[in-house]
Amino acid sequence: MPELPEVEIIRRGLEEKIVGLEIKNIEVIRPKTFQGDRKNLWGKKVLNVWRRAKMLGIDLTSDLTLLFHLKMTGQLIFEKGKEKIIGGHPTEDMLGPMPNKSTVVIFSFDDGSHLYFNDQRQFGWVKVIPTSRIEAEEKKLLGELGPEPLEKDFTWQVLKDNILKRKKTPIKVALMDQSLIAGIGNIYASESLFLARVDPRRLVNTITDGEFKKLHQGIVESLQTSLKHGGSTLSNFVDAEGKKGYFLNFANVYGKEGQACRGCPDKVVKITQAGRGTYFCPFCQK
DNA sequence: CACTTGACCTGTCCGC
DNA sequence: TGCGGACAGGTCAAGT
Repeated sequence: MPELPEVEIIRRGLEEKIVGLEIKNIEVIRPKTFQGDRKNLWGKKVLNVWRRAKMLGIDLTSDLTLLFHLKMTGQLIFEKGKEKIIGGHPTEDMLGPMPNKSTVVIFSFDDGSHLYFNDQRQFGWVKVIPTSRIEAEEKKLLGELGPEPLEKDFTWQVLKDNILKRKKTPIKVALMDQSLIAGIGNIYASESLFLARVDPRRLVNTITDGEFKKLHQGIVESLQTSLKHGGSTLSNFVDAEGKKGYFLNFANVYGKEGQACRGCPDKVVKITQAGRGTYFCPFCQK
């Protein structure tokens, strides 16, 4: 799915476009995706758009919040006339006419605009929850979540303390554990470990303080670099002047199996950890 | 308890 | 061209 930067890009785009709009109707194409009573949403206005970990929340009037998780292949596409704001799993057809065959829910607003929730693999969901309960029941409603890595309180010591809640887990697997740090997925786990020059197979209890400091920098740097370039997906696509998210062009190791490493003459290697692909340079990352 | 694997789904790509 | 299998930016539940 979209990881932290991609969801954040979507959040920013939506915030700019849908705050103040009134929901006219919701068309649920795939019932399993939508949890709640859509009739409760008729006539409600959008108050704000927020993100926590990889989840996106749209607060509405009447103490209602739409909570989204895009999982692996979710896309949110806002369309008003010729204008499009796009984000999520990158596919060519997201540039084409909406809805398409992967559209699972359609939100219609009072000004004639639409928000399309597309999801090829259909793992994603959106649920209606009471806004007022989110703070008190975050664990129950959003799940156990570690700190936001781009917030000020995320220091290298916090990273270390949280990672060390695990004992014999490979560092790459721990980085993707949302209860330890929120928002890092398969791309940014590999990328931040490369920036820190740490081997993804290292067990968490072997990482030194110096390495935790570099890893902290690597996490922040990889996420911010991606945000700067619009995420690793399409974003802010307006009419025919499409602007893609180019992050993967800047990636050092992710998806670069067999290609030359940027830091040495060696080649990037791909291995499997906890069922997921991990990319790294065995020479640079010790 | 801590960690790994399978399941949820559809689509695409790669080798035979 | 067809087909099988592996794999895909995530997260649960079940299994070891």
